[in-house]
Amino acid sequence: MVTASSTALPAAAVSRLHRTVIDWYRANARDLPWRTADASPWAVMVSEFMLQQTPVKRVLPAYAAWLERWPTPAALAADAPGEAVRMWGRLGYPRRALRLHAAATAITEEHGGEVPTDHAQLLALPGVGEYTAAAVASFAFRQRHAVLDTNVRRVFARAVTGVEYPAQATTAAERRTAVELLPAREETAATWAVAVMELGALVCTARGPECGACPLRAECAWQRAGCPPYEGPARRGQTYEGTDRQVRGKLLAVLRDAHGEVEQARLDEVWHEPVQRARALDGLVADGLVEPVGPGVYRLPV
DNA sequence: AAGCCGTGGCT
DNA sequence: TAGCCAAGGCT
Repeated sequence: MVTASSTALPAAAVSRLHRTVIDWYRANARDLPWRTADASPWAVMVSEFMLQQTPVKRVLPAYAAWLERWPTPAALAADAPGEAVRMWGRLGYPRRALRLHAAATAITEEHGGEVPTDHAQLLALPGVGEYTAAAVASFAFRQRHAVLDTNVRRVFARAVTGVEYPAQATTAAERRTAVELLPAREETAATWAVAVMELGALVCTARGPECGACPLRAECAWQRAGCPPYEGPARRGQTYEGTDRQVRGKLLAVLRDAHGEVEQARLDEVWHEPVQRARALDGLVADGLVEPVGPGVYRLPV
């Protein structure tokens, strides 16, 4: 049985778990471009930024186009942040484009143009949080880190804790579990990290998990408990229609497509309600996504 | 620390 | 169909 307590879990059982998941991964992993041997650390970092809350399928073409245009951090840093926002297209959460540009600038100016290998230095980069720092260190540099994303958290919630979904925010107990289950060898730990994530993405999915195809079926605590449905507090649905986010999206779409300065009147067309429209535009300016050029004239940041 | 920040595919 | 959800980060 998979358990959260390291003392209760024999080392042999943990090793068997590692082997099971890694063997499954070797047989079932998707062929993704950021996983190939020639994917640079920068390429891995670009993929991780794009994959923050955006599905793989939509990232694939954007990733290829981005790296063709900016194959190195220095290449991106030499271009205007607005170009990064434009290239980001409709991936969503465009502040990520700005942060990726800022990270490229920091890498160029403070790390000699090379993505830092040190976890703490990665974490210090704009847009790099707990997950992304561990992911880049693990995937690009084959280091030993607990990589806790939504997929891994769900796999652990089920297989280890026996509940359908993890809590809303990552807990200390989850981090403990992740660290305890980490293989000792760096190389094995790096493969384990991507393998558990892939299991969560392909089999142990949020809805309609394919437990019949799961290599952990026999040892899964959730399975053993009879797959009890989620009982926690209702997870807040993300409403979108009519929100500032929607208005921001419409405004930015106009600016992206304009390739230059845009008159206020063209922005006014995207939303009928003037107060919300102004608030959204102010927010974009405050975030650095939009630059006021003169009275009633705007553009993407230069 | 709860809420904000885009967009579109999938069931 | 309309929610639900997606390799999070920041404040």
